[in-house]
Amino acid sequence: MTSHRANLHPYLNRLTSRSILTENEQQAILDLPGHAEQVRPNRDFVPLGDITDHVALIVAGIVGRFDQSNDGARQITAMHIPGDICNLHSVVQPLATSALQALSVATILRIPHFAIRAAAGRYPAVAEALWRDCTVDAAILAEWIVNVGRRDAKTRVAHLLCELATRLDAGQGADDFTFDLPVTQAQLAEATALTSVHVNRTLQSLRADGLIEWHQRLIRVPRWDALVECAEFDPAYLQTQVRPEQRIRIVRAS
Amino acid sequence: MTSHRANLHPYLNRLTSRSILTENEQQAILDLPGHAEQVRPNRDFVPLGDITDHVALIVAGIVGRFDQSNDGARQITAMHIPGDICNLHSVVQPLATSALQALSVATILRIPHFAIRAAAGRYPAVAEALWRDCTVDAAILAEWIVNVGRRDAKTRVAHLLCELATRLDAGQGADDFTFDLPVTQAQLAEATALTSVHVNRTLQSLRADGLIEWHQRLIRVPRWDALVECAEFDPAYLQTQVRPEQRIRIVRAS
DNA sequence: CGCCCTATTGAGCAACTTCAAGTACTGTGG
DNA sequence: CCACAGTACTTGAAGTTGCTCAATAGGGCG
Repeated sequence: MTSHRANLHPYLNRLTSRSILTENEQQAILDLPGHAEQVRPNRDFVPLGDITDHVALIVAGIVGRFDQSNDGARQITAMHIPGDICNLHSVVQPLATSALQALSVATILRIPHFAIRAAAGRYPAVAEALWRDCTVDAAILAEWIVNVGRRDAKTRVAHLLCELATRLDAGQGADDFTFDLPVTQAQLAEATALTSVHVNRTLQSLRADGLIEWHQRLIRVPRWDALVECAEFDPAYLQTQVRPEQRIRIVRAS
Repeated sequence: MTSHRANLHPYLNRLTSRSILTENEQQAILDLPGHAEQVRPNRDFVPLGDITDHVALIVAGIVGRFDQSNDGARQITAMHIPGDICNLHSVVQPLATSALQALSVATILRIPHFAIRAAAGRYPAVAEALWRDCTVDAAILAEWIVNVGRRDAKTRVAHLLCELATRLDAGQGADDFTFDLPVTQAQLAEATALTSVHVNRTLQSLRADGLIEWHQRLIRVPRWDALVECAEFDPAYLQTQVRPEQRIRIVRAS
């Protein structure tokens, strides 16, 4: 386990975008040890029911959180992108109630629980920042319930694309942009609770409306505003725009 | 704001069923101040977009967490029962991304954030226990995505009933039991992403199979095992059976 | 008694699924 | 460079679940 500052930096940025951390606390994050690993798609790298002793920080690729109903139908309940820790909750609740699987070849950094717990134990503000990060994941889960439960296929797929584009900061404010989404239509179907056949027709419909272009795994969004409108997308739940003066710190800086 | 030990005790029990807290830390929970209040159904007592300064501990009744898609279709993304704090996440993330509404007349105890933050700041293990409580809510959200996305109407409604019965500890292990669920069919529809018409027909089908009886708001489950099977219900995600030796404490007891 | 809310029933309809086949990519070995 | 295999994508036709619209019945309460 060597230093992984470069890989940890995106995660630190995510934390400090919503939480207030002192220099020492930030160092504690950057000093976390880890073990980088390539994971293949279609193989659980965290199986259901496992009691894990580490978390997975995504360095590259996209990771899905998989649940399933008894008849074998799979549902992706979360999609994680580079810079996410996809099972942060396992630090306080190690029993995996979902499996984790890469959607394409991915690189993860496995960080042992003991290291995170040591940092959180030493710096309560680090624990607080991690807790806050978990609440953002929960807000996304709630939005997915709405997506799967209430929106029709076209709106639903568009909404997922908007969410991912926003989280990836793909457009950076531009109206017309292209981003890479290494995900198959079948996986999109598992995330939206549709069939891959219907996802295919839905994407065709979005293309026919000039809302997206889809070649290989590159998605072009010619008019972001139009896609947002079609998707009924309101990014508030993603909490990406927490202004500095709105940030909270429970713990006194010592 | 007077003492609310009696109302706080159920919540303390919930925390200590999964977390290890010292005598002082437990006292800190029981000493939390609060303001009891009756809330009417069909009125948000926490509106969407609000920046809240308190949490709501449910003393009696059932509370729904409401989200909605732009066309006005409402979705209940969580149902909270007595002993739950229904917006605990607001302690670290005060912007409400969902509204809260009682499903029937309910009694809540409003606990100010400053008091919870003080307890969490003083006792890191309290913060840890609260964080852990949030992860259980998140696991339930993920299961709801599966429920709404992948299960047919009958299984879906049965699953929700199983989850609520389990969380209420309604049967206490018995095979045949009755419990009170003060919820209308229309609200059940908002939680399962069905229409109230279809929920009605689904309940009839469950009744025809002898899986439930439903009179007023009392539900009788004559054969728990049979309902569980119909619902494809596996309670693991609820984390209700965390054995003492499995409980984790990050923070050293001081 | 009358009102309002909740539950129930029926008939027609639509969105999405299922099943089945066919086409286009991508990478690999010869 | 081509042949081949495997995966991903696309298309069509028929089937089903759950929705929409609309009306009726029941129960609690002032």
